[in-house]
Amino acid sequence: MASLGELERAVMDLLWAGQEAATANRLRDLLAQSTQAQGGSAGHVGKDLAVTTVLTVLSRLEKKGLVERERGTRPHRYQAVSSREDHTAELMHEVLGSAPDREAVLARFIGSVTESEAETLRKLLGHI
Amino acid sequence: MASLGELERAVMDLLWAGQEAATANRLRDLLAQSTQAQGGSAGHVGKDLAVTTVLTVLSRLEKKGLVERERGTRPHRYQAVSSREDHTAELMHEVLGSAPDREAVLARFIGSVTESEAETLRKLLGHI
DNA sequence: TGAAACTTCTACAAGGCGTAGAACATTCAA
DNA sequence: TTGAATGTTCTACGCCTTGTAGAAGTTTCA
Repeated sequence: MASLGELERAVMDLLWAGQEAATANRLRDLLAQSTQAQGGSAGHVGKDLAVTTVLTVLSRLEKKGLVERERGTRPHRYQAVSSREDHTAELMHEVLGSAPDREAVLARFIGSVTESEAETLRKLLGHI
Repeated sequence: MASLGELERAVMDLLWAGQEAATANRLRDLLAQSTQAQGGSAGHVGKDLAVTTVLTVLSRLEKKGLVERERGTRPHRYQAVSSREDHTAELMHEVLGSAPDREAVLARFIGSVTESEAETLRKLLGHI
């Protein structure tokens, strides 16, 4: 149960972008602003959503273990459980894990990595 | 649109396992046999499915670009478009691709790879 | 204490997936 | 050549996820 919907992903992106915990209202505003801000293929982002919509999504993300909230403060504050990088790396391991022949997969994977990334990998593998 | 359902995955596993193209009927039989054959957590596999069910799944997999069929022969023969390893590696790139900070993700990823895999990666990175 | 702010509950529509019958198409033996 | 057997396509339905939000309940604060 790792895949996210479009809105769920948009919310996670916001939580990952800002380093602080945010309230549902804050996220609602940010989602609305994203319209003119970025010309990027933001998809459905930019809509003026109801706060309850954001809260529902946050609850679902919490159930999925991607988000946690401070229940103490009154406007609950939400934050990502792990960084975007950690989460992505975890996802990659999940994908790889389901393969019987992990090394063969890694071979294909490495085959299509940019040179600078290959360099990064060499360094990382050096001191392990 | 990369994720597969349980039955879809079971079918792909069979197509990836056998090197030859298979008919819907053949796949139906294989899915049925999987019951007692493997004690593994095969999930719902092992059920006696209708052939039309298998055909529907194959059509969907074809639409997703994971399977292709020979329409010439009468019992159409289906086969995976790419190997399981290629497909998995592609999936990994998809996951990685959506990250702004690719190198940071790779760092986390490498951090939790087995030693033998690390060795494999070193070799692979050596001659690029 | 009552209005404002906030959260939870409930719900609905759309789309993906498992599942398969009904109807249409093709093949092959007699 | 024709009809039974085999095969494929169409259509459908129920369940689950996701986007979306109103209604109702809870907390806060002037």
